[in-house]
Amino acid sequence: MSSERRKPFPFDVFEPVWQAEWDAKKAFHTANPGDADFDATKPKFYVLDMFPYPSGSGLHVGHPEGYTATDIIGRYKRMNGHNVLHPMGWDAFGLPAEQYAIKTGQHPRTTTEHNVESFRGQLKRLGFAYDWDREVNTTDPGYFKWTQWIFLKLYDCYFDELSQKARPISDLAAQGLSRDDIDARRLAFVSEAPVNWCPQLGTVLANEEVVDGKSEVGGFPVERRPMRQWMLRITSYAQRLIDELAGLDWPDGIKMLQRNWIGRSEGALVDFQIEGGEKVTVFTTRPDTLFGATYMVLSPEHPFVESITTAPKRDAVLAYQKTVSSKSDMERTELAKEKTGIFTGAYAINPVNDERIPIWIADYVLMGYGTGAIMAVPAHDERDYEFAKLFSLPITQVVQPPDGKEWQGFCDDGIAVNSGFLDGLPTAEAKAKIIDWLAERRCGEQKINFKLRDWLFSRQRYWGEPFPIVWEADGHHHAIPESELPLVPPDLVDFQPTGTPEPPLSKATDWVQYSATARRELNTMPQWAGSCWYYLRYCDARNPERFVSREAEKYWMGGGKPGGVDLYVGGTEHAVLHLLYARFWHKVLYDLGEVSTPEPFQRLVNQGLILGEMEYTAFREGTGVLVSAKDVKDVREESVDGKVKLVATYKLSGQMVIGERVNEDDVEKVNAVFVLKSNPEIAVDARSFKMSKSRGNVVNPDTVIQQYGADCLRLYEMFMGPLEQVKPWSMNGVEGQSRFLARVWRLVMESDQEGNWSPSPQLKDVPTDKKLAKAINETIKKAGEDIEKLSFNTAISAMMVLTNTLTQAEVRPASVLITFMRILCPFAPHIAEELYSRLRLAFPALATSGFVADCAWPTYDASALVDDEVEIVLQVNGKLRDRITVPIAITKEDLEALALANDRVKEFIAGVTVRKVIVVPGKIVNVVAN
RNA sequence: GCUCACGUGGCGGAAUUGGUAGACGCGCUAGAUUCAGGUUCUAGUGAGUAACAUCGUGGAGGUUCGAGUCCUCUCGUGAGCACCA
Repeated sequence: MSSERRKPFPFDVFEPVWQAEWDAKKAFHTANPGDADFDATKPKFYVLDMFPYPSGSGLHVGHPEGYTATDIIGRYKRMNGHNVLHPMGWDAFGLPAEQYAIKTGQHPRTTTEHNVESFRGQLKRLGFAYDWDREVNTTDPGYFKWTQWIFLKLYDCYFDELSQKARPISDLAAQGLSRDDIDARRLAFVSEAPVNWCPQLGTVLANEEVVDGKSEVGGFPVERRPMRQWMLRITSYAQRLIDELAGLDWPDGIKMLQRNWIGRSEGALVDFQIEGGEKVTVFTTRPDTLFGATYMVLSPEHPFVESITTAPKRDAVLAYQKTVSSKSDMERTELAKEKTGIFTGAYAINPVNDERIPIWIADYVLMGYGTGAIMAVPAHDERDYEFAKLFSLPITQVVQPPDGKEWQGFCDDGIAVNSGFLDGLPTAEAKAKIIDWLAERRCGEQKINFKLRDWLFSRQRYWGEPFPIVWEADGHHHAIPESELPLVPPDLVDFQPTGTPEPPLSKATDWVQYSATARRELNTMPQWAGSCWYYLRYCDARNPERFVSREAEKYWMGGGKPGGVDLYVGGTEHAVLHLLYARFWHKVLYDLGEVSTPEPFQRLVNQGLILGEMEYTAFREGTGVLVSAKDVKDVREESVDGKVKLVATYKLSGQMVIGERVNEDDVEKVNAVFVLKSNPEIAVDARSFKMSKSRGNVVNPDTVIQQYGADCLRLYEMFMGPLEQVKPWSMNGVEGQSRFLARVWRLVMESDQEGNWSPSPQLKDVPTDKKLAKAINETIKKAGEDIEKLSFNTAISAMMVLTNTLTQAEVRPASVLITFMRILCPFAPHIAEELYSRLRLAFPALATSGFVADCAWPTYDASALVDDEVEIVLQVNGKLRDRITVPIAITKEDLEALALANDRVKEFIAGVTVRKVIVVPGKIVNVVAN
């Protein structure tokens, strides 16, 4: 008992009380159109968090960052008379649960349920104003029924190029297409193409899930192999996914990432006749350099390679193909520096000048992009240049750099030269002209190419949504009837991957057999499936009839104008994957008339990563003991730049004695940024790292809540700095917020000798004086404006200023404190509720009954903000010389006269001539004199 | 290599249209209170000086009465992409 530190205010008592109170009264229940308590006169506001994957390790401090931000906005909008939708749920299918299950033998459903339970508890302890009645869980059959239903929508439509829209597949049947042709047009289709197979994970992966030839999860090698897989035709939407980014209020960086990922490039297809053979089509973005094409390169996997290779070259070509195919994607990119390749012995004819150009194969040409073949223009492409130099191939300059510069290797745009009928044309015109020329002769056409590949949508996993598809003995697939949804995965005891591409569901022999003739699809959907549409389900989370009712969707997603979720907050890690997939699904649903807006998320904000506490490392050259040994822990020898040096981790007990910045030339560059004031020989490097278990710098939100309270954690995370910025954790900073809240508490309450709290005698029901009126009105204004700007750190700072002013006031008008609680409520809801209720007890006439969270956001009185007097800065030649206080209504002339009569100003204009006086009313007077 | 973003005290960060640089918090210093303090309160805290002067927003130029803010160049840091023809 005695060892436990006394709490500066009893958050540990009142926080759970209010949380229970909100729960019991369903304080943040949100009504839908059609509900009895729905108020149609209010505007809607849909504020969304990226729902978490309920991992076994629980919430980390990054979660409450975004969640607190949306909670503040949501509560603020609520107080401002909006119908606010602010829900939470669980993205609970996925690899980690399954892998944990394999390790422990527990069913993934059990561990998932357990983890969800603990996540929900943690979030409730943070006091977020969620409508828990709308909680969703992607692994709930009532939820994934509709994930499967949406899949069937994708299965049952095709992309109509003419209207650039998805249309029902029945259109095609009406046109008399064959069954195979129809299957080949579906947005969800089966493909036999090479896919990313990860043997360790025992599953295939989407392109987006492979980073540098390794799996994004786990970092295992990934190989390409042809397999029969389900694909989603996201490429059809490539253009719309780019175009419709324009209207979104998203960070530029994320838009750019998506644009790059989709990778649109304009160019042309050009046919080259192979001598004594067929035509090879290449894609180029620079058709204007066709005259400079001196050789051609095919990807080693190109289907023509076999037929065109001449007999003498056959062995060498086969050997090269073999080396390339044995390389993993990773090796292929890692060894990107040196070019390799081999001549096939074949020649192609350049259509523009009938020149014979040799055909090579090289692994710098990728089968997956364009046509898998290029025309090489070494004079104007860096890669082709390198290759041509290496193999002594001819280089012909066909573009003259602008501004008369010399051609040196390669160049971008310029004027065409050595190019026959293109000579003299600037690049853009040359491109247009050559495309026309090629089109006339039917050996080329304009072409827009995308990097984006179709989305590989099946996984060989147990813990995911089964496909609502069956296969007939004749090899055809078809959908199961909607009435059979949800299709629940069979209960397996052994859900280990089979180690082969055969999915684990194959082990459920009874389940697999759908009918006498048909077997079920054994693959499952990837984790992304559930997160592609969860924001829609929140609008109408318990609807058994539809994935979301039309009215609810129309209301919350705001059919018409821009529409969509009003604010979506989450980390950058989903910049391409989730955000691209969700946009794609949404557009399909929009085309099919199932939703009312073309885009799901109107405004997106990325919260910045929270790094671990700053770490200080102190060291010095040579041997010897560090002087401030008591401050330095963990001294060890380490090799820095090949030399052994003394390195020490510097962990002061809450103190940090760091001196001035030193000249970088004077210290070792590796670590030294600072020197100790007490001992200039010791350099100290301060930096923070990503939180990780191995580094031991992970901060657990539960610990913070226990020690300082949920309000304090919320406030601290918002005060750290701008929401979108990367910032280091600081336990001292948390203390600071705790002190602030304790000061707020003591504005209202005071304690006696025994530590009992009672209302402060300084609180009085008195009229507000001018000074305090100004202070409270300024806070209302600034906090409100800052919340709108998501500038929470400055809003909190405004409340601190108010607190400091109130602390100094001898008498604190109760009405001011009551207003203050309404401002504080979105940020620190528990203490605001507690103090509001205590204020109401002491001053029943001044406060309304009910939650402070249900109060209206206070309005400020603009007249209280203006002073009678204003401080004016006096400058001479732009330098501050004095400040004077003048009546607000002073004329420009009088102000100028006052300035020139000022002693300090006179001092500085003595002996020189006044040239000009600049008067900015209410701000400054600048006297220009020389 | 390419693209984007960012450089402000000992630290995290504030600064409407160009108009008092450093709000607020941490840390630090001194004093008071307390049996005690990881308590609270008061004052101070960019450098520099006895005090002024002066110098200060990565660096160098420029525009302006006036620049953290606008322009040019340059250096550094972080993130993303990386044979995409």
